[in-house]
Order: sequence, then C-alpha cells, then structure tokens
Amino acid sequence: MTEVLLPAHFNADPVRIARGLLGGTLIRVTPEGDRLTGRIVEVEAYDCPRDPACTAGRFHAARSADMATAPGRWLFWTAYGHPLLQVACRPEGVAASVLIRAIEPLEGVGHMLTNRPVTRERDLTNGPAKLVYALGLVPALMAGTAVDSPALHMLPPQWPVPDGAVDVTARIGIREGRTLPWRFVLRGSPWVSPATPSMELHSILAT
DNA sequence: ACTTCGATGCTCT
DNA sequence: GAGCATCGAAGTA
Repeated sequence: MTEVLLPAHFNADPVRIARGLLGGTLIRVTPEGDRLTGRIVEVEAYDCPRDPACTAGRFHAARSADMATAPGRWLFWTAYGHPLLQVACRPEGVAASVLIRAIEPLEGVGHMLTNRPVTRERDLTNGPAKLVYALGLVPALMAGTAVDSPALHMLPPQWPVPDGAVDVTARIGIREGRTLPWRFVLRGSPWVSPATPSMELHSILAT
C-alpha cells in the first residue's frame, strides 16, 4: 500500500522530484467529501537558482518569496489569469517547484465535468489550469497548505515508471531556458496537454 | 495610476 | 495555427 507523499519528500531537486511524480495519483477531496482523483501524466520542474525560465528567481521578488516557502506546500502560479498547481521544493528560502501540467481522470469524472464542462472528455484535465478548474481547487484557500492535506494530496506511483516509458522534452510556453529537458510525460498518454514541445530531447542533445 | 507581460485556454479559420 | 480574453505581479511615475 503506497503512502501519501509527505512535505519532507520535496526538500530536494525539483527535476528528480518531477520525474518521480509521473504515474502517481493526485487526490482531491471536496468539502462535500467527494473524491476526485487522477493519474499524473505530465509535469515540469522549475529550479530558479539555475533556471533562466524561472521568472520567480531574479526578476520577481514577491513570486520568488512565494515559491521559496517551506518545501512540500501547494502553491498556485498565475499566468494569463489562470492558476497553475505547483509544489514548493528545496529548503525554505530557495525558489524551486514542480508544476503539475496534466492528469488522467480516474475517480469523480462526473464531478469534474460539473466543475469544468467540456465536449470531449479528453480536454477535461489536459492542461495545468484545466486540472485546477476540474478539481475545483481554490487557490485563495489552498495556497500554502501542506501537500499531505486531506483536501489535496498525492500518492507516488505504485511501481516506478521506467525511463523507457517517459518522454523528456523542453518545457511548454516559456521563452528562456528552452534547452533544459525538464518536462516529463508518460509516453503515449492521450491525457497530456495538446501543446507541442518546442524541442524534443533528441534535438536538445543534438544542439 | 498606468503599462506591460506572461509557466493559459478558448474560439474560431 | 492565429487571434483574443484574462488578471495578478512588476516596473515605472
């Protein structure tokens, strides 16, 4: 029986943590007690001290403070008016995080569809903000809470996902840092975000 | 107070 | 695949 991931697990390199999260389960328990769960199929790492893509680092002091909170706390990055679910990594004072970009809906699909009506079920949670809406997450309430909170927590994958089943690419939607292969995707999953990676791993290695 | 800019999503061609 | 809505954070004044 796999155990809920604890905050201490996130006091480490976000790239390794992100990779290890693939295949895990994100579990949302609504105020009414409904279980909404999904398999984690797409993640990205942001490691500000060495990451040109991380606008929280040198450039945005306030955001940096948010992301530099104690490891293992939920936080919501906002971009284009949308909340993106992340977990703070590394020791307090260091801005680093894992971004959950897509999940495969498992339990509570009906409830998710209520939160976020879509025509094709495939579009329910295949984007970082989409899954936040589908799970009914409330940033104002949940930002800063621990990753092992009853309302929102995670299980590691039941079996480790082998490297052969993982696509490693550049991250989506960023300007700087596009050569860093810090996006991890469950290969072949139909539930990943539709955005095409700007660069596949092989072209990164070729450059 | 005003301007710019995204770690996005949606709606059309 | 192009265009636009969106809104909080940051920079400027």
